[in-house]
Amino acid sequence: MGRGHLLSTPPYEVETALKRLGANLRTARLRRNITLADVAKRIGASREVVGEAEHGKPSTSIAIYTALLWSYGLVERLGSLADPATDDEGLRLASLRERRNASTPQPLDDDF
Amino acid sequence: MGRGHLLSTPPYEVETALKRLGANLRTARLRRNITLADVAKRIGASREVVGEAEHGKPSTSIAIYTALLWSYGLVERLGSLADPATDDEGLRLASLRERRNASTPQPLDDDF
DNA sequence: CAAAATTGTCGGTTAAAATCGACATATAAC
DNA sequence: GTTATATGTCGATTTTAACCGACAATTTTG
Repeated sequence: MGRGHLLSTPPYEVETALKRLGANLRTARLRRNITLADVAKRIGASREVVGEAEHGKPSTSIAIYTALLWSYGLVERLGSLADPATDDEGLRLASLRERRNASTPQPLDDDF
Repeated sequence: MGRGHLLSTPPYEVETALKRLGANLRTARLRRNITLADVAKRIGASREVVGEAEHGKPSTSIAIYTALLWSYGLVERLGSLADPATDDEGLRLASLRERRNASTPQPLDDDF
C-alpha cells in the first residue's frame, strides 16, 4: 500500500482522535461483557484486527471500526460526523457561494 | 488481506453509514471550494483514495477518513463517537457490574 | 462552441492489511 | 495456590490497499 506516509505517521490530532475512539470502543465492549473473539466472530473479522482497532491503529480499514460501532448499536452516529447541517464552517462558506456539484460521470453504483 | 468477508460485503447498515459519511465529506470539501487533489496533497495521500473515501469505500483505512475530518476542522467529533458518557446501553450495563478491574467481587455486603 | 479544470478509470508496482495457527502473557475465576 | 479465560504476539501466507503515471469522461468557464 504505497509507503503510506499518512498511514505510518498521521498528524498528531488524527492519531490522538483514533486512540480515543479505540479506547471508547473497548470500553463499550467491556461494558457489554463480551470478548474480542466474540465480537470478531459477530462482525466477521479476525480477533487481531479488532484488538488493533481498539488501539486506534490508523491503517486499519474503516469497515472494522464501523462494524464495531454497529455491533454496539452506535453506528447511526457515524453518519452525523460531518453532517452538513452542523458543519458551521461549511455552512458559512455555503451561504456565500455554493460550488456547483462536482463531476459525477456515471452513476456507476459502486459496490465494493 | 484474507478474503475480507467484512471488507467486501459489510452489513447493510455499515454500508449505508459509510456512504452517508462519504457524501458528507464530499459536501464539506465542495463547500470549502477545494479539489480532490488539493485535499489529498494536504493530508499526504493520493487523489484516488480521497475520492474512494467520499464514496464510502469500506476497505479504505480509517486514517484517510480521519485525516479528511481533520482537514475540515471536524476531527474532534470522532472521539465522541462511542463516548462512554453517552453510551446509554453501556451505561446501563456498567451500572450493573463493571467487568474491567473491579476485582474483589464484593462478597455481598448487605448491611442491616 | 472550445478550453480549462475537475474527477473517474485503467495498468502496473510495492508494501502491508487481514487471515490463520500456535504460543506467551496477562487477567479473572476457582 | 491452580485452573480457566482473555488478550497479546509471533511467523507464514494470501489478498489488496495505496501509490504512480497517463488517459477518458465530465463539468465549468470563457
